[in-house]
Amino acid sequence: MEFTTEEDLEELCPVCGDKVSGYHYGLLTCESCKGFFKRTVQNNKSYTCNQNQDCGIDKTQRKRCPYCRFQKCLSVGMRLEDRALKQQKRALIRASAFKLEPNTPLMHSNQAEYPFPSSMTGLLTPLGPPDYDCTPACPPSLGVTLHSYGSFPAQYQYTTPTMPGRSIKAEHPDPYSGSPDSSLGYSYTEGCIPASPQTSPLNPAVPSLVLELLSCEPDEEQVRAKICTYLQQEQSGRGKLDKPRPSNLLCVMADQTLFSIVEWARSCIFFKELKVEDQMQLLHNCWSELLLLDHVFRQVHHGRDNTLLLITGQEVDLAGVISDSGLNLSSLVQRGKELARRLQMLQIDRREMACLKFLVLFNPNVKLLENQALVESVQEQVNSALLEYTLSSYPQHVDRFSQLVLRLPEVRALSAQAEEYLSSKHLSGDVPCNNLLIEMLHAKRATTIFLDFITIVSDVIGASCVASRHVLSLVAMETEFIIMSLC
DNA sequence: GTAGCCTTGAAA
DNA sequence: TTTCAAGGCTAC
Repeated sequence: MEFTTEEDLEELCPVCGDKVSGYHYGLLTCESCKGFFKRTVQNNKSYTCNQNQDCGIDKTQRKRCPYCRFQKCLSVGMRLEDRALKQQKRALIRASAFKLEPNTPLMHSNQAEYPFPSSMTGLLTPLGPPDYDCTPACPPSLGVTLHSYGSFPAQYQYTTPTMPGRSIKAEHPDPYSGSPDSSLGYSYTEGCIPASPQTSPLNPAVPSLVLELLSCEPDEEQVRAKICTYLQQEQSGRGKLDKPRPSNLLCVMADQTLFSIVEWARSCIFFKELKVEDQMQLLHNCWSELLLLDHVFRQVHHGRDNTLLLITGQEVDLAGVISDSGLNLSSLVQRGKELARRLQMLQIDRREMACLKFLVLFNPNVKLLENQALVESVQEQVNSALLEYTLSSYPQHVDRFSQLVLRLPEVRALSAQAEEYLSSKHLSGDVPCNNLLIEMLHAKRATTIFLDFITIVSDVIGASCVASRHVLSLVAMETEFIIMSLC
C-alpha cells in the first residue's frame, strides 16, 4: 500500500474523527487525542463512566466521557511507542536511582575470597546433591494453630479482600508452566481501566528477557511436594509420639525452602555462567532477601489478610502467630504481611516477581566478583526489561516500575531484621548450628568481618581494593582460620 | 481539563 | 542536517 504523507494526513483520527496531525503513540491521531492519551498515561488518570461505558466518541462529544475516550484510544491501538518507552525509561531510571541511592545496603556486600561453608559448596558444585543433614531443633515459640490447607490449588480462584468486586483467577490450568500465556497466573476483570495485560486490548509483546526469567521459575507444586515428603520422612524418623512443634516445622520449612532457592539460582540463566565462587558470594549476600520474597509472594497469591500460607500449603492463623510470638517475631510477621499487602495492591504479576528476584540476586553492590561485569550487566538488563514490560503492559500505571523496585529496599531492611532475629535465636541456643539458614548467616557475618579487615588493610597499604586484590587474596588465606574461629 | 502550538531530542 | 514523535507550554 502506498500512501503519501499528505494522503495519510487527510485521514481521520480513529478515536474522534478529527483531522490527524501525525503519528502519535503508534498510529495516526489528531492532536487532541494525542494530548489526551499523554495526559492520561503521564498522570496515571483513572476515569469512570456515568453511562454504560459505550459513549460515542466524536469530535464534538469527545470531552464528555474521558473514560470511554481512553477506552477507545486503547481499543484502536494507541500505546507507548519505543521512543516514548525509552524516554520514560530514562526518566524513571533516573528517578528510581535518585530514590534508591540513599538506601545503600544495610549489610556489607560479600567480597573477596573466604572460606565457604561445605554444604553450600556441595549445593553449587555439579557433582550431585549434597549430603546435608538438616536436623530441625527449633524451640517452641509460636504455638500457632496449623490446619491443613490441602495442596496448592491447580487453579487459583480468589477474591481479593482489598479489591472488592475484582475476581482473580488463573487463566491457565498450570500457573507454573512458565509459558508466556500462563505466566501471569491471574487475570482480572474490572469496570474501569484494564488492570492487566490480558484484558488490555493492547496486548503488547513481553520483552524476551522477562519471559526468559519467568521460565527459570521453579515448579512450586514440585517444591511443595519435595518439602512435604522431607517433613514426612523427618516425622517418621522421630516416631509417632514425638510430634514436632509448629515452630520446629517452620524452621525446617524455611531451611528446605532455602535449599530450593539455591537450586533455583543454580539453574537460572546468567547465574549458571558465573563461577561457583561468584555464585556463592551472590547467594550469601541475598539469601534472606530471596527467602523473604518467596514468603511474601506466596502471601500475595494467597490473598488472605488473616492467615499466612506456608510452603507446605498449610494456613496459619495470623492473629495466633502475632499473639503467641515475641515482639521481634510478631513485628517481622506483620511487616512481611504489610509488604505482601502492598504488592497485592499493585497486583504484581508473576513476570514482575521473577524480575524482582533477579534484581535481588544480581546485586551490583557485591564487589570484587570475578565476573563483576556480568552481574552489573544483568542488573541493568533486568531493570530495563522490567521497566519496558511495566510501561507497555500497564500503560495506565506509569509509576508501576518505581513502585515495584522501591519495594526492594523494604525487602532488604526486613530481611536484615530477620537475620538479626535468627542470629539472636542462634546465640541463645534456640536454633541448631547444622542447618543451611545458620550456615548462610555465618557466611555473611564472616564476610562482613573480613571486609572490615580488608578495608583497614587497604587503607594501611594505601592501595585501592581492586589493585590490591592479589595481595589481599594472600592475606585472606592467612585470615581464613581467624574468621572461622570468630564464627 | 482541553487542544493547539512550540521545543526537544533521538534516529536516519 | 533533517525528520518526526513526545513532551512542554499556555490560552481557553
